[in-house]
Formats: sequence, C-alpha cells, structure tokens
Amino acid sequence: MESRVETNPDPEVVEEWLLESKQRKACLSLYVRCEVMYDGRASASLAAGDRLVLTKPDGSFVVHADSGCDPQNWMPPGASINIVDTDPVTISATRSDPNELIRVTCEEVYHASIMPMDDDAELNLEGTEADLQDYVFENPEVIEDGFRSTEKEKETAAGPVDIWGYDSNGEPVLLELKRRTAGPDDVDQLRRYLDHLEIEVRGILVAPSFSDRSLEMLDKHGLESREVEPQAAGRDEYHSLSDF
Amino acid sequence: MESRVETNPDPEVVEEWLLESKQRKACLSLYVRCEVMYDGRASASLAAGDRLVLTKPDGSFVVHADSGCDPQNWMPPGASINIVDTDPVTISATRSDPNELIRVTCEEVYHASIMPMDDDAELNLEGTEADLQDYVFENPEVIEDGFRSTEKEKETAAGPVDIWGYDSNGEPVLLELKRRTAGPDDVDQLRRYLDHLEIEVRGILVAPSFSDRSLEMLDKHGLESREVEPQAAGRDEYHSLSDF
DNA sequence: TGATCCAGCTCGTAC
DNA sequence: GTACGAGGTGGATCA
Repeated sequence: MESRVETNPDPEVVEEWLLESKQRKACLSLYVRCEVMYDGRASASLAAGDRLVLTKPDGSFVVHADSGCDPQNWMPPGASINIVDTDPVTISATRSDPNELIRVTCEEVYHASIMPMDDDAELNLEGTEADLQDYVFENPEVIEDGFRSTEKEKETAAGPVDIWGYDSNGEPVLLELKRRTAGPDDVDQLRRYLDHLEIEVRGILVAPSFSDRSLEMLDKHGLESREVEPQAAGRDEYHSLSDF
Repeated sequence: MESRVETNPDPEVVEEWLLESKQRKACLSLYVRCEVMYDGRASASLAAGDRLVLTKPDGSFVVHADSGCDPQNWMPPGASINIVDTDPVTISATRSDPNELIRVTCEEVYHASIMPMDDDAELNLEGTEADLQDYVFENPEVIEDGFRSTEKEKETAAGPVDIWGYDSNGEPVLLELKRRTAGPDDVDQLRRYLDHLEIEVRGILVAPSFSDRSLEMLDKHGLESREVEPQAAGRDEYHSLSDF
C-alpha cells in the first residue's frame, strides 16, 4: 500500500482510507475543523476549532490541538474507530470496559493522509528507576559503608520493596528508590512498606533530591534519605551531541 | 497563510515550513522514516522506522509511532525546534531547565503538511475530582446522616485537605476524595493529612470503589471509607448518543 | 482481569 | 521558579 495524501478529500475517500488503514498497518491523519464530544470515565466537549486527528491500527486515537504535548481528546489502544456519518464527516471512537465514546464532527477536512507504518524498532530507554535499582544493588557503598544489598523487589505483605539489605551492624534495611526529586507521597510509600513488616527495619528513601516537606516527614518518622543520581549511560554522548 | 501539503518535499521546503509554522500559529506534521535520539532527564534511542512528527507553535513536539496513545518521544511546550541539517533532514528539539535534546534523523520525508490552527475553544470537562468535591460539599448526607461540610481545600500543615466538616456528634471529620477506585497511595494520603493534625479527627476516604488492600489499610489505621460515584453532568446525553 | 506502581509522566495552581 | 497533587492519566508487570 502506498502512502497517499489529499487536500479537501471527499467524505467517501476519508471513509475508504479509514477502512484501509485498519486492514493494513497504517495510520490515518486528518487535519480538520471539528467539534469533539467525549463521554465515559468523565465527559467533555470541545467547540469548533482546527485540529489534527490521528488514528492508529491498534485502535489508538488522538486529537491534537495547537498547544501542549498531550492530546485534547484520545482513546487508548483497542478502540473501534469508524466514520458514522459523511455529511458532515463524523468519526467515532468507542471502547468498552470502561464504556467510552468520542465523537468528532468535522465541518471541514483540510487534509487526509494515509501513512503505512513500517516500524519494528523498540525504544531503548536508560536512566529509569530499574537502572537506578541495578546501580545501587551492584554498588551498595553509595548508600553507606558496610551496606550489603541482598534482594531486589523483595516481596512483602505490602508489595515488593525496591531493595532489601543489611547494614554494617547486620540490621535489616529497606530502600525505596526514586529517579527524581522525592516528595511526600514517596515518603508515604516507604512508610507503608515498613508498616507491614513485623520486625524493626531501617527505611531509607533514595533519590537525587528531596523536597523540604519530604525531609520533614522522613525525620518525623525516623526514616533516612540518601542522595543518589540516576545513572544514564547516554550522558556522555549527550554532551558531545548537543553543545547547547 | 494557507495550509499546504507536499509529498517527498525538498529539505528546503521542510526548513521553510518549520520557520513559517513558528512565526504563525501553525503546526507542522512530517510523515517520515527516521531515527530518534533523546537525552535529558533520561536517555533514549529509537532505530529507524516510519513515524509521524508533529511540531506545535508553543514549542511542543511529539513523535508518534504506529501504536499507543502516547508518543514515543516528545518535548513539552517551550522547546526550541529547528532543522539542524538538510542531508539528511535532521530535526532537533531542545529546552533548558532541565537540559534536554531530541534529534530526529530522517532518511525519508514522505509527507509534509503545514496546518494553521485556528482554535479558541477550551475543553469543557465534567466529572473531575473538583466536581465530586462540589457535589459532596453540597450534599453532605451522602457521607452520613448529620454530616456537615464546612470547608473545601482547608489548609493544614500537610497541605490542603479536600473537605473538612463535622459529624452529628460535633466531631471533626476529614474527607479525601478520589474520582476512581482508591488504592494504597490514597489511604496514605489521607493518613498523611491526619498525621499532621494536632487533634483527633475522623478520616474518611471517599471513592467509587476500593481495592482490597486499601480497605485493609483503612481498617488497620482506624479510617473509614464511603462509596460515592463521581457525578458527570454529561451522563444522560451519553446514553442517548451512544446506545452501545 | 484486576491491582499496583512507574513515568523523560504532563499539566495546572499556589506559594 | 519549586512544590504538590490530579489525571478521562497511560503503560508494564505480575498475581
């Protein structure tokens, strides 16, 4: 299937291309003037304006306006996307569990574009919490002298804790890791895990930085903090690439 | 400015259109085969594949692949987007605070489309937590007989609590509201607010449903739960529109 | 399928 | 500007 693009396409073309895009591995983009209605987990309406509508073969659906990273309206993968009217062109995206509906009513379709998507690549991401976990597990001395890490994702009654280990006195230690500035909710999470343990355990929140309130909360509950930067293997390359 | 679209555009056209889109209130969409590199808060790489690149006049930048609601790579509003090379066409999006860089290297540009975005509409969303807050505040009896709500967003040492009131015995009550199923983190949040109060206060978590673990935690800490459905004004319209 | 938690979360708001 | 919390969060993972 070739990619195609058309300006001011007939409604029938839009309908046909949407069908094609579903049968094959293609996205359909529509640059339109439209109203949008959503109902489901909440309900929303959006008055007429110019937007970009993008449908994907997995049933994902997004409506982008002229600002912001996030779409104004969307449907997660698995939705059923259809042209339900051609005068005016009206697109619906529905799913169940939960029942949700988006209806896009287009007073004009400026461009339509069908885009076969040949893409086998997977995103390779570094610097996640999992990477931080590996780093701290392999380099327990960044926590403190004599710390030994013994287990990742150790199961407890309250769920798996990031890292479990023992300090130089043989006392058990529980680490909760965060890849960014820690806040009150992160202290709560650490506290929750400790609450569910029968025994006395040191709790340490590990993050690159801490908000004032999180530090107060840690202090109040007899918990500790350690500043550890997330490790991103790409850092070096970054500086050579950017120079900005 | 007219909208325009071109297949297999020259690099110079892409460069010119990107400039135009920034000067005026237009988005630029590029259907390309590209590699993507990101470095900043983390680092990521994405091997060659077909994708849709969308730039917005506020500096937002997204790269959509053929699946999923979320972009594979993105930059929030405020980024500087530029063509840094024309052979091959290479797009960069950078920002500072934090320093971040995306570089999109296009081995092919299938379509380019410049899309003036005339859009003054604001999204009207109903069924949010704020709506639930109003509803419970105005209808305190949904919590229990004799409950009086006296304050929304009442300031405390731990931050503002959703609703403050008094029960039929004149005892103070603190409500934490959630518009969806409550989990462990929501119990923690309620508990955090109570911890910072000097006096004894009843704590009630209000949500449409509760996970088992959240109920255990509430029980363990002497807290309460109330099932309240979020109110969406659009519900009625929804059923008449969808019938699915 | 549901529950839990991470995310380069994004986004708005208040301090 | 940072901090905090909501979000129609989305998405992955594991029971």
